[in-house]
Amino acid sequence: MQVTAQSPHPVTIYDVAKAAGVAPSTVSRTFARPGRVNAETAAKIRRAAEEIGYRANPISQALSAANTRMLGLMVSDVANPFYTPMIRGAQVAATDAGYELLLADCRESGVRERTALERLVPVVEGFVIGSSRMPDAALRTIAKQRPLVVVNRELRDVPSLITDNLGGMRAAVDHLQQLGHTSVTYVSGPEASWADGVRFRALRDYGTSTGMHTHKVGPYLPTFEGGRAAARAMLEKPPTAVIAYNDLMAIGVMHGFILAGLRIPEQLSVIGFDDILISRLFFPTLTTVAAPLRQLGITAVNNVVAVIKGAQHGGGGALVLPATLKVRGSTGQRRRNRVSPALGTTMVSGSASWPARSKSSTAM
Amino acid sequence: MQVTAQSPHPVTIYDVAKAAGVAPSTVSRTFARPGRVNAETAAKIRRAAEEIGYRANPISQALSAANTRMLGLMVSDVANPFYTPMIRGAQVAATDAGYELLLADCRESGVRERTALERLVPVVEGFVIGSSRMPDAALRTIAKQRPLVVVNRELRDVPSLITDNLGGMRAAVDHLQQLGHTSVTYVSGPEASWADGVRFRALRDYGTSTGMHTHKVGPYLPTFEGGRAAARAMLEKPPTAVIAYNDLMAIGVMHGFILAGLRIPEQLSVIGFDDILISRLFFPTLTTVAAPLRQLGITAVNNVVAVIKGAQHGGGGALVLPATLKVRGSTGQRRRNRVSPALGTTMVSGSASWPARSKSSTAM
DNA sequence: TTGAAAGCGCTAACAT
DNA sequence: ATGTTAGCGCTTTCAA
Repeated sequence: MQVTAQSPHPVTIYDVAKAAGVAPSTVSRTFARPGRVNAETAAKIRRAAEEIGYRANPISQALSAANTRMLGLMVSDVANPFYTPMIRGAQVAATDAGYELLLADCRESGVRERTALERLVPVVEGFVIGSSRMPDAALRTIAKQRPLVVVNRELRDVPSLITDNLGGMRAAVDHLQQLGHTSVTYVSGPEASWADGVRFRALRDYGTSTGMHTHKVGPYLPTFEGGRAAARAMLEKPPTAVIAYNDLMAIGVMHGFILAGLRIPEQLSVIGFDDILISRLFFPTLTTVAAPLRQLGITAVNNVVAVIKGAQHGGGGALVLPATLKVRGSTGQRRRNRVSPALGTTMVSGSASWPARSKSSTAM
Repeated sequence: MQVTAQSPHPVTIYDVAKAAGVAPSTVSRTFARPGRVNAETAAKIRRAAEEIGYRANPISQALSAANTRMLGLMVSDVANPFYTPMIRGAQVAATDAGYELLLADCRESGVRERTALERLVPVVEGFVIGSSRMPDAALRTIAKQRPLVVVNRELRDVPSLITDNLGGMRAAVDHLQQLGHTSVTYVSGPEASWADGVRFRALRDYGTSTGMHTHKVGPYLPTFEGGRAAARAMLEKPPTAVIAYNDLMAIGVMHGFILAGLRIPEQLSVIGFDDILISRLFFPTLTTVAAPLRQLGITAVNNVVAVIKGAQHGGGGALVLPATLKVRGSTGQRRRNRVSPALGTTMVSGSASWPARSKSSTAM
């Protein structure tokens, strides 16, 4: 490991201009917009620049070039697989629009989110904020400075993109009721999450109107570990049905209960939100309210780009993308007679399986 | 979805000055040199700033003061869990040093990596490049513009940070030989990956000197899907031992072979590289050459910061962090008599398991 | 203590 | 094709 000496370069386009006997702007053009300058002149300038050791000062470039061709995407946790397709979608859309996408990760902290945003805002032309952990007012402030689209949050006067939490939750409750369930426990995620509040209220309200008893535990971290913690807390008196804030937590809940000897879906039905990739890889496969994650990223970016280009249409609430219930293996008929918690034994063809003692972390 | 009527405009010291009824320079002083301004005036200015949402523009500050307090981290794929701990480590180190970490993802493309880097150069004070897909010369160009640390690549005259691929590979080969293996197939990753070349050559050379027959297949994408593709290609004549470029591919290889009815480790031993989280969650658990991923991120950031602050020490090659072989469930004694490929049946207590027909993608 | 004004190095109209 | 002239947002003399 070594370092080359780095002395500051006091050599500017003015020095080069003088040395080459041209105007500073011509020097600038030579490097910034080749082709707009006579080949001979350019060669002369390059030679002079080379000779006196000219290097463009990027800071200055950035300051004057109002268009940085960069977009920012703030997520609350890059390691959360929920974001993976959304990031991909956003990247592709950004690239297509000729923008670079800068990723920032606030690690579930509203404070970090804010400082990061403040540093980043002047640098990018527009912003997409994943699942903000900041208060509405702070978001509005950002929106005043730069084109902004918020995802998973409805914010008046700021372009917002959400999924149909209400419809999704209703579909989940309907599904459980069809299976004979009469009560359900909601495992809640971060308090600062807008979606968490919306989902719980949707459940409570719809439960009330359909005769489904609802409970709530939490908040827990929106991670695999958070789900396991929730399972641990519920173990004393296990519910018969659980809806978790997101898939990661749902999988954690399943994991926790399975380790304790409960059988899913025989003794406990579990539903998640988002439909992240591993929901299909885990066994039992997870019933979940699927969100168009990739589309969320694409749409969000397309919208900031539109705003940057001057688009604007007043009125209207958030743009709502549809959510659909994917019924898989983690939900089943409610059993009246509770089976005594025995260790389940499963035959698996193919044979890959999760070891019962596996450790895990938020990085899943 | 809606857009604010007034196109967003970044608020500057001039806006604050107007709002507070003072001169711009006083506003500047208030933030840049507190104490040189009347306490009351300062309070008034801060209040006004708060109200209209003023934030200093790091670029402009940098033009005078030469620091944006931002660092760039380039990765080849944010969705690759290899990067997760490294990103975390880098973030923490950056925060500790008072820097903001900007993440960029080139999605395995050297071209995208280059454009992204070029756009980013004006904005950040230094760079860490994860596993570059660019040629050495391009990296050197970047290094000339900004302090740079490359990870997973040895680049003369540029601070480099690598893990002990050679030692790790040797440990892997020794392990296989102790288990009676006499030949091994290397499943290679991206051609543009420096580590891939180093790992294969280490295997080939050490194999030659220890009497281990070595083969190579690939290149494949360094993803779960890539590993499955490799398995498909090897299915005709399955090897008895496989070393994959990384864990994700190793898991994909296992997955592919297990689906085809092979038993691991009875019929096939598999070794990966990196020791990402899911290596411990998958069954069979993966034997792998572990890298200190988080430490990689921390060290890299600490080093760019040091360089930014003027540190420099000539000579010396890359800084090598140790790699250690973690022996787990995917490697076992070589069986002389090939068992006929029957569907394995596994008893799993606890009962979570991977379904045989699970779909998957690169996003793992 | 505060204001006016001159840059930092570069880019981008506009004019020639 | 090239030169002239304003800025970009901030810091920093230099006066007042």
